[in-house]
Amino acid sequence: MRTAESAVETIQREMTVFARRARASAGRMHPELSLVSYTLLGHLEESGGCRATDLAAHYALDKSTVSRQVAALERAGLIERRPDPEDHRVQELRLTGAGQEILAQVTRRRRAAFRERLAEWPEDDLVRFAAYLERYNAGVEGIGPD
Amino acid sequence: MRTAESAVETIQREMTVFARRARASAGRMHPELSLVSYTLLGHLEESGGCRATDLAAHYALDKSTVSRQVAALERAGLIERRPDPEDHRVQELRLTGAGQEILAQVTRRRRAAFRERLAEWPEDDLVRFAAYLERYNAGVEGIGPD
DNA sequence: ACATTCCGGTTGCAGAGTACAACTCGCGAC
DNA sequence: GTCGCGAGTTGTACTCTGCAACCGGAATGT
Repeated sequence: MRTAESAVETIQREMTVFARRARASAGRMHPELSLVSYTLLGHLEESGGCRATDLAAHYALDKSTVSRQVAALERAGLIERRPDPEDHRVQELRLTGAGQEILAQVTRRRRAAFRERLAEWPEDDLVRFAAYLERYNAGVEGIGPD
Repeated sequence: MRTAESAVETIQREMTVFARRARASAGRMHPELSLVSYTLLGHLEESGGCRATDLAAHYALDKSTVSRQVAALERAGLIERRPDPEDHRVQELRLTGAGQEILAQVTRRRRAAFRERLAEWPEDDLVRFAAYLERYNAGVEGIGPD
């Protein structure tokens, strides 16, 4: 099936291009929040608070990396840790008000960039594209596991 | 237009997830070739040889970064430089045989991962997804300029 | 023809992100 | 109580990256 083959090829290539660009443009678009910090904050917002280990597992990062990122975010006042009264080993991480603020602001900026980029797209295409991406990322493992 | 709004939202979110995952999975899938090295080699193959400055411009990297990457790739024997007889400032970069070899090998591995991930997709969807991605990346600037 | 400016590339420096390994401390099982 | 395990931190080292300063060749203007 020639068409499917080359479509897969194209998908691979274009996803790779996008991934390679993303970090640089994130740096330019919101220097105050790296791509990783942004996704960590985002995860905290979604989950409403979780442990550092959860973040590490979820993002396939070493726990030391997460520990340092978390320390930086705390230093910046964007998150806070509260020790778990049950188990003194764990600490729950939560967004602070400032963290929610920054996150919302960066999200707005990113959203604006995406919206502009997609401005000319017919609604049908947007919906389908979104569905494809969700479906792709929902795949368990492969090019980019969680 | 509610649907389009939320579609854009989803696209932003999913593209971000993908981008964040890409590095880690690239490292796991082919430790011998970072994502950037891979795309640089890929570009050299596509273009059939180009200058370091072209790479820098194309990938929005600083020329010093490219210079170092190129040096490393040359040290590894994957590319070679040949001074331009016309202009002694420039040097054309070309894949060596070993470079083509490695590139092909990594591409095979990546392709297999993508293919597996997309195995269940109907051909129509693959084709449309590929087209959307191309269209997205073709946009001049925005979330991830070239 | 010479000076100035431009351009491709390299190098020094600094900072972020990351992993691995060794460590501390608290929890739970035996 | 001791032992192993899990959460998190810290030391170390390496890569990637950008900025700024620089070198040398090319192009341009006077």
